[in-house]
Amino acid sequence: MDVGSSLQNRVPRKRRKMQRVTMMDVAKLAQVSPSTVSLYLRKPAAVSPAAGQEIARAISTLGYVPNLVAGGLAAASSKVVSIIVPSIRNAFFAETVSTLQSELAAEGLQVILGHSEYGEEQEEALVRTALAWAPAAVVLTGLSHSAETRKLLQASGVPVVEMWEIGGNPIDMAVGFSHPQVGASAARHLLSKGRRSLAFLGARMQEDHRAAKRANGFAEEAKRTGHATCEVINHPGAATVEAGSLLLNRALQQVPNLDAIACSNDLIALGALFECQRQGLAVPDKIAVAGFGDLDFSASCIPSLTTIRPSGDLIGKEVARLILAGIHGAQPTGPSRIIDTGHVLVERRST
Amino acid sequence: MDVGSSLQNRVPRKRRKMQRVTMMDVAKLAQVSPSTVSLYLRKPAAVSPAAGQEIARAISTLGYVPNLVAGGLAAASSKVVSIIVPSIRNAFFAETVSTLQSELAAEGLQVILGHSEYGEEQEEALVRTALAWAPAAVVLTGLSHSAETRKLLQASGVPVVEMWEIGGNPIDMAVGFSHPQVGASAARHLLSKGRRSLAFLGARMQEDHRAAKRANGFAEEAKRTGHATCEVINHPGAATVEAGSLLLNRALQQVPNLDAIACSNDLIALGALFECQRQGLAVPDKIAVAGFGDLDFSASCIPSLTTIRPSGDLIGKEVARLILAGIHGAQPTGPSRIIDTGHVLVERRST
DNA sequence: CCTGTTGATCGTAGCGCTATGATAGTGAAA
DNA sequence: TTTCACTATCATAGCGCTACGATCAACAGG
Repeated sequence: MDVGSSLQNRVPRKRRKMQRVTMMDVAKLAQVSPSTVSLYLRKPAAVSPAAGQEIARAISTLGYVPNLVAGGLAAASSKVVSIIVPSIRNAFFAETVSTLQSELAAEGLQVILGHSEYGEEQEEALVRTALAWAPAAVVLTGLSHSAETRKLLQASGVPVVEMWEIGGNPIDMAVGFSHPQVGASAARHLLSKGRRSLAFLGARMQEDHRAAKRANGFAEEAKRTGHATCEVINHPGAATVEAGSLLLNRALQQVPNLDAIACSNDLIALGALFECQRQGLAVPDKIAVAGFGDLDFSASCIPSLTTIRPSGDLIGKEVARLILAGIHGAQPTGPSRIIDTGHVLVERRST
Repeated sequence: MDVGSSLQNRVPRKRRKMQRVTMMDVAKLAQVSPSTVSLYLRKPAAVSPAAGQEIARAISTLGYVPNLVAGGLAAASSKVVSIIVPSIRNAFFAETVSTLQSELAAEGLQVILGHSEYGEEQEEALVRTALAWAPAAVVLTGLSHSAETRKLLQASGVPVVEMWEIGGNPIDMAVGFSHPQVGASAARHLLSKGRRSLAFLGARMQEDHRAAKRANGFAEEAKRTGHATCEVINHPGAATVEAGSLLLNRALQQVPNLDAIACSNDLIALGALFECQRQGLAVPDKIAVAGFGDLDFSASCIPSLTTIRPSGDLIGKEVARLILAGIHGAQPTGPSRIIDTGHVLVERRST
């Protein structure tokens, strides 16, 4: 043997001997090989009923919980979907994430959540760590991303779904609606009510590209018709009720004879509504108010709010559908990779 | 070619030869061993500056992204924290999850999100899959869980934080406030304003134990003082503005001379406020309205809403602090494992 | 010159599972 | 009988990384 450094004697230095129940334990108890247990867990139909019963019994008596980390490593793709939204505090995204989570959980997929806070660098960092999980899919919000983000995702080969916006060039798949069209719908509605001095009230539009696109669509449609004026007013902070009050006041200052406003968010519209009430401006007689989002309170406030419903639920469902279809083999190509969930204008008392 | 069983020739059947960049590739390029790269990634200070620079250069030229799945398997604990809330659509939890996610992300931890929808069985299933990820910690909402859930968590040895409620017996750690005390605060406030015919309007209290506890605290405080009546009214559906309108009407029917209401949620309070306005009931002259949550609109509505602020932000921060302290070694024991974030009554115009 | 100490680096055995063939076992077709 | 096709089961090589202990170089103290 080896003289000199005589300590070659390999002590099998065991690491923390976790007493975790493994698939091996289940296999032993069920008198089958680990492979069969694994197979049973993945495709129960592929093992004989007898063996299946034994395995099921063993699993329950041992209280076995499969280790998804190990599974993910071996399978080179883990059962997680990474979702990146600007902010979960935003009711729009909360709705979509909620639906998406439920749909994916039903298929055994976990959701990893990240917030970009409307920052492309933050988003890039999130995408980077997301990819470190070898996820089954990555879901992003909107179509605007840093070049590096696009590169990372494309190179990874992971399915990508961009949601809440269509009308651009998606990395892979997209589910959403056209924001300029939403703006245009709002403008057409207000014009159809005979309004001519319009303002669009938005928040954080320097970062929130989708809100900015709604504003553009609104302004362009207003101008296209020729005989209306339109001012776009931005609040640099978040879209809140408070911001709505401030924005309404600024609109009243800047736009003579203001007779209609459209807001990038129902919260802003609600703030505007309150401010009108405070100032004794009759809605809709003096000023018509339209919102976006159809949030919880929009049908119940006074007056009830005309708004545009983007159906965050539907977006969540469709995103889930695309992801699951991809996992189950059927890879759609062509236009079916872009889904337009549309928008609905809900006319109520405020216009 | 293969005659008979002459094919014993062990072809090293390689699996999908993923061309993923691995730590090995980085090590080769940087002329160090994989161990050193791993060490550098985990504790940069432990490798020499020269080697560190080489490694950093190699990482960036190769565009290496560490595989967290492999890391999690090897380390027997992954860098994820599983958070289970009743619903992310609820602004309270959205706020906490948002803060928590940001705090944890800053330390390289990912957040896996699950929704129990106020169901104990659902929660149990979520906990089960959560544990399958060998998470660094599990965060639950409230102190009420199935016996099996408690058992699973206790057996796993994973740090557990229960949030948004204290006053019971936590599995491990808890961050939140006392809901009965919130109810009592609201009652005392209304009583101090001379109100004597009270009602508590809540939603989904058969499932939302915390709302039910606020209701109890309110009713008991009201009765304790002797000279006030109190009715608790429940809406079986979700807490929405719409529900607030319905509940107010039921309260008006059931409680003669109703002069004050407390709501389990600001959305309900807002609905009640709107309904009062519709019916021409002056707030606070005829009816005082108090809410819970201090949501976005509460300071801006008409009249501005007296409410109780639970500070979901603070809860998120404290939960993050506990988790990070646990990871960084310092295991607090005793009372420091239960943190009371308190509540603040914000008096405004509605009472 | 030896010993001990310290700091940096390395070699390698797993972590628990899945994917890939291989291997038995069965019956039908030739 | 032999051959082939098909099913059920198994053995085992990784997946990419971390943790453990070993190793090595440099240097101080005796």
